[in-house]
Amino acid sequence: MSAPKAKSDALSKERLRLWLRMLRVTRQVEAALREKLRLEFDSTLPRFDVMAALYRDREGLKMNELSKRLRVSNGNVTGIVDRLAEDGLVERIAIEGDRRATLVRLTSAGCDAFTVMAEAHEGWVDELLDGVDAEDAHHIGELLHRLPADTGARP
Amino acid sequence: MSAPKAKSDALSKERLRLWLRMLRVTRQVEAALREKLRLEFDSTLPRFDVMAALYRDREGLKMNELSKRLRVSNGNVTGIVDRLAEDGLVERIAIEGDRRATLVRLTSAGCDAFTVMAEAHEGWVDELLDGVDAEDAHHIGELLHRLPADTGARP
DNA sequence: AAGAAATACTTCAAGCTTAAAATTTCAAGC
DNA sequence: GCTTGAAATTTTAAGCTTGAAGTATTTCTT
Repeated sequence: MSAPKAKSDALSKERLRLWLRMLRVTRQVEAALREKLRLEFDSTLPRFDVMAALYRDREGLKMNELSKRLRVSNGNVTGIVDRLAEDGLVERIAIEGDRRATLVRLTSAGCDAFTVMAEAHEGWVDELLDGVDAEDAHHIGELLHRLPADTGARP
Repeated sequence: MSAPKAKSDALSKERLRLWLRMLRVTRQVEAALREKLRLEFDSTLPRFDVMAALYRDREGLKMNELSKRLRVSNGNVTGIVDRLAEDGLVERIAIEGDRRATLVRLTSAGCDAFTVMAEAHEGWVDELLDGVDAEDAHHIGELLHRLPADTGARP
């Protein structure tokens, strides 16, 4: 009961190393983006994520769909949408025939604000991933895509 | 003023796609690890990270060094260490000659608890990164290492 | 049509996170 | 010795996040 796995242990260690590096890089980039959003737009990453989802589905999403899209808890979205609504970037719209649900939609102010932020965001990511050429990007993407964690289920 | 970057725009988009995928994978793995830690050890990822840092420097770290090691704000570490100390997994030790600083160290209970969690953690990561062989792991690691965000400064 | 189960949300408690302000202590300069 | 500034931590306010509990409302069953 002391040498159960000989060969796979090295692989396991290698994977652990990879995971720690992925985590470090991701956190670093996330921190940089968060700071940028805060300083330049007085906003946050979660707000940006919600707005991005709503920008993609311009006609609006139910809270339900929104939290599924973002893979985040229901209660979480409630708070973020609350604050976005306070700022007039988003609006809640009653749904005909189902008084339980509400549709959330970008206001036109929210839409304008998002397009500006999105462009800046793309630029920041571009800078932060400097040194990764198209081929690398594609390659890493492919490798990541193989992970069980990347079930991109996007209904 | 409408076509400032022609070639680099495609690259920028490719990098954005890569970033979004990295983010998705990382969050997914993180969520899985968080849930495992909660269910099996009634603990959290931040607690695990702190304990891992303290396990590595068995003689202890100053709050200062701890937050630098984890790349996390000072105030943040305060709270996590508070809770770990309440549970007897960690202890604060006065430093001779500098009453401002305190050394934080794993208790022997904390050390024992960590070794158990760490082994489980490695196993979980191994499962979550299933499909990545040693070569892939090494390769992705290399590519990530090139990023500016991976300045692994580890003093 | 009444009751039960499923849906869509919100609220709540606890913990994580940051930036900024406040505390306490140490180190230098005068 | 005093003062000024730097250093180590903690506190605070605000927001993010989760899982679980609570509220309506709708839909299914019988």
